[in-house]
Amino acid sequence: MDYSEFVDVYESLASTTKKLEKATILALFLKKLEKKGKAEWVYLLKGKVVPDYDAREIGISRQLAIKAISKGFGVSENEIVTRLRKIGDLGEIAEEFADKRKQGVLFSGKLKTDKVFDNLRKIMEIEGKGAVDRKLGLVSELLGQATGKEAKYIVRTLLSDLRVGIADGIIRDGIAEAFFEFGEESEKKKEIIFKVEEAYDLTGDFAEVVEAAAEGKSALGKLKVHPGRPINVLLPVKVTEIEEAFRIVGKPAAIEHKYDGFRMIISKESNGEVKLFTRRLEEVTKQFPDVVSVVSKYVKGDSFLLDSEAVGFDSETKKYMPFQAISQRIKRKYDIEELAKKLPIELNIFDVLYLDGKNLMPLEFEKRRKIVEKIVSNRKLKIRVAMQIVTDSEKKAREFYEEALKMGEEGVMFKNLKASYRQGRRVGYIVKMKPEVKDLDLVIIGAEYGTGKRGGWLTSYYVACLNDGKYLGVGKVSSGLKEIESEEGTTYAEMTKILKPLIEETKGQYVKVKPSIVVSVTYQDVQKSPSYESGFALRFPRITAYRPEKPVKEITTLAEIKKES
DNA sequence: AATGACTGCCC
DNA sequence: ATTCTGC
DNA sequence: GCAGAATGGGCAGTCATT
Repeated sequence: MDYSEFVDVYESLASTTKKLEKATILALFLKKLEKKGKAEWVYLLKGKVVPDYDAREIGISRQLAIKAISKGFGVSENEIVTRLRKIGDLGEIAEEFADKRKQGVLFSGKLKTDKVFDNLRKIMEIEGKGAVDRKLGLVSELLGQATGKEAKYIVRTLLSDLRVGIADGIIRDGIAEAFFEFGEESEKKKEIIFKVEEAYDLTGDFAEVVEAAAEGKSALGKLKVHPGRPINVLLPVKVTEIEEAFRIVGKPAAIEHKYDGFRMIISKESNGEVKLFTRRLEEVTKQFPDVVSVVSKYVKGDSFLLDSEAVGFDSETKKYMPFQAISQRIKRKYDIEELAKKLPIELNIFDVLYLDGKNLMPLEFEKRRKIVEKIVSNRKLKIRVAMQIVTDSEKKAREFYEEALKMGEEGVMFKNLKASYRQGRRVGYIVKMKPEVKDLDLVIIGAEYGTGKRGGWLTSYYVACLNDGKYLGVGKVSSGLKEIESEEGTTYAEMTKILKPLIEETKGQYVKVKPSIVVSVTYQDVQKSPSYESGFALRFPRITAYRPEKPVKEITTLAEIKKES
């Protein structure tokens, strides 16, 4: 198949914002892929070449893509960076340069999807000395044979950023529409979409789902969890009020502490092998030998899948440590045992999805919880069933919340007692609630140009506090302003207009600006920072207001920030 | 051998 | 992680 | 209410450069 066929699909997906239209476009194309025996190419529709659970990576992102474009089209990196400031899309830049190329240079013969897919897969295998050059070689080979539009999507695929407005949900709908008939019947449609979703949840692999769906309903229904392969996890929605939390999950609800650790999916196969995965399905078994042995010892069951939060603590003081500390262990390949001793893990198990050959996900949460309590033996600072209350009282909920905060937890999670486990979806079965923090007033000292739909605007702002008449950086903030003009709030376009006359220096995507624009910034925590002059940075910063009336000399001081850390 | 640029992935 | 936006 | 896109700090690993 010509790669241009993929490009046509990408372009038509991008040309509409309507989800139903996108699903129909996908449906037609998926049928074609399946007929050709190329179900695997469904990954390309997500801007990838392997399924999510596959740990291999391409290892090319913005900087190396700039080099690849430069090499592929013989233009200077500087020229590319300049264009990037204006249009914010390396894919489109590659397209421009490909189109400008003299006609005779174009490879005679069409670029095949096989070639694109294979080269990208090959890139994932390259490592060692000279790896970067060899990777770039494979990319520029592709770009050399590509038309403008093809180059655009090759580059976007490299960046895993297709930006055509599809992700798992719409691919799921596309598969349903491609291989099943449901006409105008919305109930039937819902049922089939649910079946496809279930199949994807269990396998984590759209190629497998496409093949099964093509065979029919019964093949789809036969797909199962692959032992030792992780599955997508249920995600929470966010609220700020207890009343709202209850409204979403119903009464009574289960309420649990929200720990400042990281999500860990635990799998045990019937051969006794324990494997650990993160929320994004990366395997971390090697990184946490301590967890493997705790799970083997203190969880009953021949085979299972558990959902948990791993929290780090200091082995000497026994005090819980913030996420920043535990994150040292997640990607570690060396000195694993030392770190395991210094920064051990306490596992908080809060759900079970699979046990001894049985899929428990359709079961009600309160029943799954009972099973967790049955199979997990609590061991102090090693493993425990997540602390929980069940209540319909707002007063009790508030007390539990306050208590969690007092203990240094991030907040609480509200859970619908009757809900099944819907993987990978942010549906209203789980709600998280965290406290709001007082805003800081900070001055903008620099900015960066945005990409994609924010292309051409200055959309990230370096902000600083005041110390002895000097401005010290405390981080970068981007969320919070509006993309579209409306009654309320400042837009990125307006902020860009305000900042442009203040630019003192431009370097790549970065501009230095005269410190005079003040914004209010909220955040979750102040943390120690190795990368900002103030020595501190904000965790989860976002802008709450542009403060034109605020004098620069009255912004938040370093001393005030220190107090919050 | 040390440092820095870059990437990917936790939150 | 948070936020904004379109369906 | 949900999904998709664009963005934050900071960590370890890899590779290139000094």
